[in-house]
Amino acid sequence: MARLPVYLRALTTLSEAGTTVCSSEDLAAAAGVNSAKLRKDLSYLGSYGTRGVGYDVDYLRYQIAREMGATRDWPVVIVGIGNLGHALANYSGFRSRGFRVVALLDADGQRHGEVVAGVVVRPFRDLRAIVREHGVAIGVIATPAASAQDVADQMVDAGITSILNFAPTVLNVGDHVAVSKVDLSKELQVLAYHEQRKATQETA
Amino acid sequence: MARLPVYLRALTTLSEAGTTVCSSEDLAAAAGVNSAKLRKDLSYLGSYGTRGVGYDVDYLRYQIAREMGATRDWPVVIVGIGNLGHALANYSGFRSRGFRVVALLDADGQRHGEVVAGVVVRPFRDLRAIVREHGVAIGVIATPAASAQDVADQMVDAGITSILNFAPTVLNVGDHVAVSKVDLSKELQVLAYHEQRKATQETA
DNA sequence: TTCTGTGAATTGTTTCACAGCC
DNA sequence: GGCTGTGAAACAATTCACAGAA
Repeated sequence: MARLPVYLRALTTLSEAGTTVCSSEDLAAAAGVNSAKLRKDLSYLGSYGTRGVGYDVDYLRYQIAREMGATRDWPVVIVGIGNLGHALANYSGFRSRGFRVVALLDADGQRHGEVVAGVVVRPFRDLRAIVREHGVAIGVIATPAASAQDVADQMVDAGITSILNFAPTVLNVGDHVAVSKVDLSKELQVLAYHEQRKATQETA
Repeated sequence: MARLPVYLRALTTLSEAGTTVCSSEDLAAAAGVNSAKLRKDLSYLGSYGTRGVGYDVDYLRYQIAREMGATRDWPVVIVGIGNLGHALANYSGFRSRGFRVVALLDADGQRHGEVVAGVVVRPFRDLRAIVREHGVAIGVIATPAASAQDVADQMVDAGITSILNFAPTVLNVGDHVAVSKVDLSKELQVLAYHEQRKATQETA
């Protein structure tokens, strides 16, 4: 379920604030959802709350983390070390959530040897060896759109089964490969769409 | 509708490839959706296709762009010029989709005066003046979680009505303000979740 | 009494399937 | 004949509302 990460983050915030027990109402407010939805979501994982009391913050946090696979460490490779690749390599949210960047790859020889966030940039052709060595299952694509499909093909070929794509293209991969797409400007366009609607409605 | 930006991008790709007319099937494939869904989505905008023929690529592209407010220029401010702020300021996808970064703001005096992507970094307290001067309606938050709510409050106060939030917090704002949230690690966590499920199902 | 867990009702979205136009 | 536009059907998500445990 796509909301589990949100709940996990909300629980971490509550825990850091010293809260040990919370109601579905409290947690829902912290996560920005409706409390009934939260309870239904959590009920799919099992019965981790206590009626009349609420949820034990740390216990629930552990259960969600386990369900999500966040209790183990996931090695990740990032391909394409431009502006975005730099930002991703430096992004502390990955490390703190159990993702370890084991390699930065770029096809451009100019970048090889550069050290970003303590990791050296290596040639893209090393992909297969790195995947094998570290048992990498997840790859991140931060290249321009033109190279994204090729990178994806080679990732799949090297044995990667989950891809996070930041390039503005639809990737074609086999059914056994999971692809998530993050489009930095899409969200901005949706906001502009709403602004536009506001503007045209005022005029009407 | 959240899929319009995707259609717009697919149409641009088709147009650049020299395609002048396409069927709903073609466009759906390029956008990565089902053709019936695409037709239903487009029918909400009006009847821009021709039965038995298909859609005129450039004409449809213009109509979608108009509906989305992408035919005009949107001035945008980015607050928080860390790694992510740098990447966003340099991101060419904003400019090419009608967004113009009119100011980069940071509370940290160390960064003031630094030039990123041709724009100078200014103090956060200049926000109000900049919003007024350029008629900014959309703000981007790329600060740490701790300062995000404060930045959002001041944005709203300065007259901004749409916020794109990259900080890992739920923002509380009035109903008249639209907030979109992009969480870089959430998608990665969802992928890890799927990997986790694959792994546990194999064991079972 | 409080607050979870969950059937039932509601609301929204996606897909089907075909009438109607080119 | 081919393809759009769109009711109707199927499906999925959300919310309501309350029984039942602590």
